[in-house]
Amino acid sequence: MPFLENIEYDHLLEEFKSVLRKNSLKFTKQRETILKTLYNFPGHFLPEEFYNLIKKNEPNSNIGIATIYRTLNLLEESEIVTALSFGKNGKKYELANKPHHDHIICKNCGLILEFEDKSIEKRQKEIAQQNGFELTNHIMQLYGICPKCKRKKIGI
Amino acid sequence: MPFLENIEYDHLLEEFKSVLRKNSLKFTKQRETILKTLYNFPGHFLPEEFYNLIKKNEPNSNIGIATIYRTLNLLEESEIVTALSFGKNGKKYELANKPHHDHIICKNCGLILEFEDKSIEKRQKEIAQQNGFELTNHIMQLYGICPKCKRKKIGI
DNA sequence: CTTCGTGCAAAAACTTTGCAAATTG
DNA sequence: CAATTTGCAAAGTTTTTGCACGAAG
Repeated sequence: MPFLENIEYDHLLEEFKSVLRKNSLKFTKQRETILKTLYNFPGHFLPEEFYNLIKKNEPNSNIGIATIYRTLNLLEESEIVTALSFGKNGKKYELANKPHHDHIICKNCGLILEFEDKSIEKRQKEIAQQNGFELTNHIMQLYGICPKCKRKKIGI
Repeated sequence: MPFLENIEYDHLLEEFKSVLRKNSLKFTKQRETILKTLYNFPGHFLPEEFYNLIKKNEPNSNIGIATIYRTLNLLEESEIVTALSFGKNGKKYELANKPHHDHIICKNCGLILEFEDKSIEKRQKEIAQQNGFELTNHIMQLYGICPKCKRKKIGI
């Protein structure tokens, strides 16, 4: 559904531009490229993975790795992007504007899948209430071995 | 309750020694010190924080930072320790041997309650299976405001 | 006594910073 | 134009590795 996607992207872009304006920062080709890449490639990426994605998909952009780091930090501070890291790997980034979801992480290769489960969320709310807490948010990560690594029979 | 604590620690120690024996590794003063520190200081620590904790609490140990890294990696592979990291920080380590529990954390005062919920755990297992994962463990933290802080009407 | 572990220092990997030139508002 | 950003390379950080000596089984 390209129509909806464009609306979403435009919205994201506006949000980013608004952050930039508020802080007297400039909207550059590089920053746009990074935002577009975040949008076009849903998933969790290391800074270096973004760098390679961009070099491959926008060969003319000649973007530097330092700009990737600087822009991801900016986006993280602006809460447009979320950073997370598990196990052996470094910090990975993903767009933060998605509807809420949790993660399943492969302890062997670092693969991250997303899921959402209403019944768990309902139960969480109940548990919080039983303890007198007002629930604001949560973190849930399931760790295991992904199908690929199970097949490869690689120990941890 | 020192009696119970000692039983727990002895159990942990046995588990560690057993892993070492299985892999023809040696039980050293440094490895013991690190395990003891993990046990005595519950929480989540960066390698460097362990290094400083140990230097402070066992000034005679003269342990090297490389040994901290090597031992934490070993303990992680042996599943005696769990590594996780969020946000700005690097990888943090905590003991993994407790009976399983999750946390409710007050965002205002830091109070931590523990809980366990079979129905959520069952659902997690199902979700992992649906994604082809073999589930080994999980992390779940609920964040909110505790009763005391709600009464005090303190903002976050 | 043989094998493994340690500290140290060097190397590798990862991230940030300084700077002159280029771009943006 | 004035101010910010960029790529590059250099400088910081963090983590791992090689090695000779010491310790454990």
